[in-house]
Amino acid sequence: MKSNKNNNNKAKPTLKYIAERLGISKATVSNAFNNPKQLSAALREKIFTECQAQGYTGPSITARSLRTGKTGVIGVLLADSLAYNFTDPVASHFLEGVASTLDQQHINMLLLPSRSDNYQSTQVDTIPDSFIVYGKPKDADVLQRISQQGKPMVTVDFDTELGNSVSVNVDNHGAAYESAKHALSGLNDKVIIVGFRLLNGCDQLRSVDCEKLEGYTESISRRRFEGYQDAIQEWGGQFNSSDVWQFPHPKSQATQMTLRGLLAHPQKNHATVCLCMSDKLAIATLEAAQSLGIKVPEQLRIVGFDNIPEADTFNLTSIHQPLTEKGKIAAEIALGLREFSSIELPAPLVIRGSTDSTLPAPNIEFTKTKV
Amino acid sequence: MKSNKNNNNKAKPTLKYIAERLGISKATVSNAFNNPKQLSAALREKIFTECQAQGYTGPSITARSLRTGKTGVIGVLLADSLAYNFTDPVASHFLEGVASTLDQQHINMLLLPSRSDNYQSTQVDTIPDSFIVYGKPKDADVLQRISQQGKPMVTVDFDTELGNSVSVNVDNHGAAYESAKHALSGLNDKVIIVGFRLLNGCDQLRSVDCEKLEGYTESISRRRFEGYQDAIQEWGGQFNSSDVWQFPHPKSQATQMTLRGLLAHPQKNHATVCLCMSDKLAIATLEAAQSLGIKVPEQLRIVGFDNIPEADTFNLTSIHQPLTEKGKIAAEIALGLREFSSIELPAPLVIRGSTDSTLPAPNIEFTKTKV
DNA sequence: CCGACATACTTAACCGATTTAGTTAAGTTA
DNA sequence: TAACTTAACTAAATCGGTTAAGTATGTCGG
Repeated sequence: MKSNKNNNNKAKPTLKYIAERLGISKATVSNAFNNPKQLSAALREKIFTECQAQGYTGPSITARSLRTGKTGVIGVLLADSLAYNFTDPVASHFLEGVASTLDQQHINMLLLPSRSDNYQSTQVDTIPDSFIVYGKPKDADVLQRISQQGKPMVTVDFDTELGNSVSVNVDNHGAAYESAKHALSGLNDKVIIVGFRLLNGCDQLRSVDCEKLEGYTESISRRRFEGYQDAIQEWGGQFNSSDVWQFPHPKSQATQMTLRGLLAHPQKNHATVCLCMSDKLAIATLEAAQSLGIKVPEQLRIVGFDNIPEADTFNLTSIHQPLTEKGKIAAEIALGLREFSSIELPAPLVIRGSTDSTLPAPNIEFTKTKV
Repeated sequence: MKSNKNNNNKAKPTLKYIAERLGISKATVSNAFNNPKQLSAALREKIFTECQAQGYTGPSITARSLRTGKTGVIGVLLADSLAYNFTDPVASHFLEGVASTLDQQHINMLLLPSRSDNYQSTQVDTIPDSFIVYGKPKDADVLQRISQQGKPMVTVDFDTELGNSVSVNVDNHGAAYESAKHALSGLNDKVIIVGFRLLNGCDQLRSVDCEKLEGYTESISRRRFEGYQDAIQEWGGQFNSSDVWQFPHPKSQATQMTLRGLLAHPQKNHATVCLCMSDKLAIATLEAAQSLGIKVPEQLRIVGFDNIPEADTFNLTSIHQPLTEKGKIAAEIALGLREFSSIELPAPLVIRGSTDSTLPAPNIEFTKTKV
């Protein structure tokens, strides 16, 4: 039972073996698989029949890769763990888009979650023919290494100066600006900003001094923040630098309690605006508001970002990101199916009840009756 | 911007190139990476320095694979989607065990979720050197195809007659028997069985006629069921064939309502036993019981299976499966680090408050105060 | 001083395909 | 019929490594 060799003593069939059995050249067998037009239909049929009979399942992937210099694999570099990317709706819709394009092209996807890699395992990132980098990696070296390989790289949601790379973005700045302008219009009270990962290398629940922009990450959060900021400046209302917060986990108890603390203020019946950098955060904010009995949108307007399905369910004003399309486009660029140049997708504002009292009111059904 | 060729005109360095620059043979450079003992430390150092200088990151994976016939990749065939395996605690603990062994050995993991593959994409399953098959695939052909490649295969939670494969199991039958025996002791009333995937090719919420065993899947569910059945027969109490149910989704509303319906009976103050094939189902059952005001364990004894962390949290009697260890062992066998023979791990019963009133009572904190 | 034996490298065959530059036979055109 | 085209297939170089077998050099006990 210990043997892990082939049971039958017959060696694993190769293209050469098939060719010999049929008394033809290797090239023709190869063409049967890759260039059907190069040989007669009859012979091709005969070759396939023989392959079937000999249990030959097609050209060896490694041998082909060595010869062609292509592996048929695309690397998708993730900014977080695998688990996160499968759980988070924003990430998973993006990946779904990527996957759909790859499926069509019979390209395989190698998921590379970010972690501290040593020299050895670094080798896996030499496999792909091209890369999609979804979100700016904390470890900047990894981009450097990939770039050195000279393979095409498509960065999503951020830009880099590295060679041979282009980016796919939505207009984070403009969209944030529009959403803030909309939410602030007609009011003159306080606004708070609820974000994530604003600071470089510090992913803790805390308020962020918005004056020190240089400490901010060069990422979507930064761009969204600046969009909000521009709108706030035009508006001219009350806003102080301590009213920007970052939350590492939108669903944690700490986040919820902090949000309640921040919202306790509008009890004084002042209208207030909360600009959230993701729908998940917006939902948490809505939950906090409801638990305090604050009426949305009358006493508090909330806008989200991403327009995930729950934004519609809960009647939340948000910015629509074409997530699946973003994934498709990124894959198409990486595969050379589309021009290799950066692209910025539109991200329209979707107005719902959380900012407009003429629309159905936002509501989270509390799961008291949870079954 | 359209070029996706290497920016610098210098070709990508190869092992041969490094050797030539240093005026030594390819074999020596190769040995520097793979057989350090074959050359002097000084030369090895010199080689690495040159590699660094030329931007050579090590031997090409494809070329090495072609020559050695090994890819350094292990295939993990999943019975469900990727998302499921990352979410479900049982599956993710198992995978964690697999991953930890692979990390140590610098082996990469290729996750192969089950889906209907056509001839083209089938090719990816020719990459791995060996396979771990976690749970019986619905599509039996895939096992056939892998087996034909003559590569070692380790099946987990089920057995197969196919060549060159061994299995890793826990004693599902024995463990189920023990848990049932324990739960039934001293009682003489009704017992129900709450399971999953009992029927072949029919994964719907329904009661299952336990007399037609031939329609059952040849899997853990079947073995657990037979263990329960043996204990029930020895016990001799009331049990009729309509009291076996299968639930596709432990957390769905339909599951919860059905469970409530099944439990409505003990309102008559008869003690009853519920044998659940997973902790998730046991938790759902406990939830149903609490919502009906049924006292556990006084009026209803519940046993689970798997001993996931929540079983401890909620004081649920369960069967401990060494999940992470199972993963490690499966990987060790597949990699040849351990004897290539089938193994059955112990799965001891862990008695807690859901069957023993002298222990802390089981309780699910309702998330009314959910924040 | 000789053979035995490491030590440190080198040679060359080989892994299983792809692909460029042909060759051959049959068909077409003027 | 000579000259040219096309269809159908072949020969051989090549991709970038690994490894068994072999060679040269030095070391050392007797």
